[in-house]
Amino acid sequence: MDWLPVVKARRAESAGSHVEIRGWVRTRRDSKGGFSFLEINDGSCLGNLQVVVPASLSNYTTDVLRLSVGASAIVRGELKASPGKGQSTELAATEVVVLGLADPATYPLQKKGASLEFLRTIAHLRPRTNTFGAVSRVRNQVCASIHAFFQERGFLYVNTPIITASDCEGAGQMFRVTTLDPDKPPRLPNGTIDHSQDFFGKQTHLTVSGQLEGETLACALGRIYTFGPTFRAENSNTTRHLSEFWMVEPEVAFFQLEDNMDLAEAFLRRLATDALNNCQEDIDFFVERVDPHVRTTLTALAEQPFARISYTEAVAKLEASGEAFEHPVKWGIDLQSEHERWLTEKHVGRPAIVHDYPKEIKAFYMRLSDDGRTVRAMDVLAPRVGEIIGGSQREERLPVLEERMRASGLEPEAYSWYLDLRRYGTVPHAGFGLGLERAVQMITGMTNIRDVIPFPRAPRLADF
RNA sequence: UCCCUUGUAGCUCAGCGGUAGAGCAGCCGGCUGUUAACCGGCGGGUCGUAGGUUCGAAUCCUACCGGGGGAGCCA
Repeated sequence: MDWLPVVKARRAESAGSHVEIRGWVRTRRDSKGGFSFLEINDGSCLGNLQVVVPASLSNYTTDVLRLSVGASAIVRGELKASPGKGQSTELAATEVVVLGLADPATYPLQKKGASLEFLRTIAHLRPRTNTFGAVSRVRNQVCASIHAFFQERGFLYVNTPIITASDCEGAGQMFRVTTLDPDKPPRLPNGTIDHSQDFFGKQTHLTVSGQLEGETLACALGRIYTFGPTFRAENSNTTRHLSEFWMVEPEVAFFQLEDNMDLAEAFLRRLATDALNNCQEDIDFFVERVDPHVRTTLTALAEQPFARISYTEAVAKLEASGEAFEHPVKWGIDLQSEHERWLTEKHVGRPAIVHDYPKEIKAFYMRLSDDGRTVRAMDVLAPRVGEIIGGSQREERLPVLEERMRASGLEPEAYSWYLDLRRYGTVPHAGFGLGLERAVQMITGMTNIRDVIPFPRAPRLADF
């Protein structure tokens, strides 16, 4: 007798086979007509398998009638075409083995929906809900698509370090990594902490980006991508920030900004297309329960070209919009959330790539344009989610890069290995970073980023 | 970190100055090829915590703690 996942057992063509199902009870409905209905879910799909259990089973009263939401069981029997509505097959049980009961008086999940806020407090049981199951399957699809997309294009998957000694990677606050005793760290004569006695003999942190290391690999292997955990110690309390998140960072030698934009657009389009094709049932669920526009948005993402607009044009459009923005628009300012939202949601109504930003508001490594005022940066803005990709063509000219570092208050000496890439065989290159969780938000319509990762890490939040 | 908002039964919420409520869940009974099943009954709360105002506080005020939303930072 084959152990069949529910996703296969639910297909009409499986009717007639004798199978075994292993999973968790979602509901039980008793009929005095001499049987009970169980719905079993095993995570293989959103839908449950309806099991018809006859009261004639020897353990019907002792075991089956004690099954409640959350209990685990193995059921064997014959799959039949279902006469009822809502499913094409059902399992006529000949044997039910209870593995673990779930006391309904204390089990926190029930048939009726719980709020996302409450589910966050029970992150260990949250995967058993429809919503989180659907999110998990879509997240898995997105990860699979990421690898497929880059592998098909000849990109090498490379791994950059999680613990880094780069003192300042330029992207905000970092988490310190140390084995020193915080109560009595070794000190130098002048009273400051002696980091030479720390585990790595120097100060180290969790990475905020694999980009700089990624560039070294791209400047040898051509096209690479990293995909791993990333850490930001910013005190951000929003629906789109995490302290620990997953980031995809492709980096390509001989690419210019236009190539980079083409890549980013094809990449996001692929994520949308694969989700639409391979997660239909889950997307249906999001349309019904989370955001009725999810499918429309995804289809537009998959089919329509993104709008491309330079920062300078964007500012002109914003100034001419007649909107009363809380933060006034002026060339040189960083675009605020309200501006990005107006651009994507009202002005173009789809994802937009804003490119060529003023150098003052962007990082030192972005390539300076001939105008001397802007750098070859790009942000991909998605409706609702905001910035989903940030990237640039990198500054490959040594003197220009050194000058930009000094202007940013950085010591070029501290980045000697990074500068070596420009010193020896420099090439133009470009890359970007995609926040995995933001991509999953965009695809599922989930509004809070803490609901698209199993165990969210955020300020004051490191439970489980 | 700032602004707004919120904390009442296991869950979702109502009550907003006069003796704590509903739906769901749970327990008991009934009914049923059911599918967020249905019908009847029962149990269940130091109203986030600590102060204050008042004859009287879940309700008004203050502080603290937790949740949510928005802003900044960014992916």
